[in-house]
Amino acid sequence: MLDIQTLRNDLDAVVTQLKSRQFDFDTATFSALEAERKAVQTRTQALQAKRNSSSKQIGIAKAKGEDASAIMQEVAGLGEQLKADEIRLSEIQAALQNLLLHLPNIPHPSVPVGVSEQENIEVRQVGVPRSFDFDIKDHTDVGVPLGLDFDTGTQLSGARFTLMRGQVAKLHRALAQFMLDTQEKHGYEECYTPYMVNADALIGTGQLPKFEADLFSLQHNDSQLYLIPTSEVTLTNTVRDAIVAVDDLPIKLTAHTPCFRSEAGSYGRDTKGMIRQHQFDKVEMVQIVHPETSYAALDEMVGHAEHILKALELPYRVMSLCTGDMGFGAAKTYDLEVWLPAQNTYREISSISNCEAFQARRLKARFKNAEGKTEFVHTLNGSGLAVGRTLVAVLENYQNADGSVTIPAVLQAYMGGRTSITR
RNA sequence: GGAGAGAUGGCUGAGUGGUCGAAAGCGCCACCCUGGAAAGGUGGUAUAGGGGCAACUCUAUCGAGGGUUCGAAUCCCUCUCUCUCCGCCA
Repeated sequence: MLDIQTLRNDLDAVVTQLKSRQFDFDTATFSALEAERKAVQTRTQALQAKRNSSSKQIGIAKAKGEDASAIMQEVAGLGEQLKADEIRLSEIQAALQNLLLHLPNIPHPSVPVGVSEQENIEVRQVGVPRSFDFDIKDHTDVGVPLGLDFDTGTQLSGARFTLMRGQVAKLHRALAQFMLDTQEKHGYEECYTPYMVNADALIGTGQLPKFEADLFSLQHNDSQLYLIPTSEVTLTNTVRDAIVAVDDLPIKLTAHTPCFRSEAGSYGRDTKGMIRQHQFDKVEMVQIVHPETSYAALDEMVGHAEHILKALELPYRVMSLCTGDMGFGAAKTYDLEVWLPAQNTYREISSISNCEAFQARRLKARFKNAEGKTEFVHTLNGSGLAVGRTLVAVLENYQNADGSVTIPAVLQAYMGGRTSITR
């Protein structure tokens, strides 16, 4: 959520900045609502002040045993006008709030301007893709004989669900364990979080109200819950409605959870294999930081995610996303893209964003600054990494001519000392 | 699932219709005292929003929402959450 003061004081600048990310801000509606809000709010508060002072006088008069009927006559009829104004005011404020909740974040000045992923900028490439002296297979052809069971996944749940068996399932677990252990060493507190959350949590991190179609939801009794699309939701919402002590910052949290996404609107994309699933595991990193340090924290988190790829010796590149390709709540985002030899390209495996105060305003997540004033924290989140896609990358990059897959050295301890998986 | 109790500021906790945004204590901050500290003393110490250049001022908030009333932390209704006991259960 953007700061409404900024919108009031410098609307044109906001419009321009949002345009850079292909967002067209309906300023007429906003300005009309604001004008009416101001008029109605001023009037309402004047009436409330009148009512309060009169009521106080009635109380004083009655305490003294005097007759209060004159004052009571004065406020008679005030109630109806006040009621009407209060109702209208709350309608206006709800409409304004709803409008604000649909506005994306303003990009940081350092973000490249562009309309699509074509304009993302490569920051660096790390590692050299391996050369193969045999015909390489994609991860499905490598993985199916080893335990990737797409057919049974489909039988159980439909398209975009996968069952894993045996050594592949174990490799998947090893990856998640390794990532979680590593991020814990980077200073993140390990968390186990709910996989279902209420609407308030999703409003806090920005998935609702705008992106409900991307979520899986469930009815339980009279309440509605949603499956988390990422543990960014649960980890970041730990500070919802909180005023944290400045000494407690930064708060660094990590969790390994499944993520559930409906993938509405991606029909036909990545239909084969494990790249795009309705359910996938991810190790998430979240930082709650002082505003002055959020960009340093962003760089640090990119390093934490890169650490996993380096340890796994997977070639990757770091991309700075352009204005048109960034997510709703991000002020600046770096993507990590891992090399997939069968696709002969880099594919996203991690996304790390600084949301600045965008989520904090929705969450009411604040801290007391040095002057003792409350101020919004900055929030960051990033994958460290997406486990399923990392499995894909390992299967493809570590495949051997005989159909076996070498286990990356750092994972061997998690695999009971095995060095490869075979049929 | 059944029965009961509760939800007040950073914390503990008083407050059953009227000068209550809320006693008191703890904590925290500043100052005094001290060589320095402790103890003691004095004062300050919620959040959000509106108006104003500002000093300031107004409004809202006692779990949430509705109602009664000139006036609600207090009375009524609905909901949520927490705790205790019983049952069931991974």
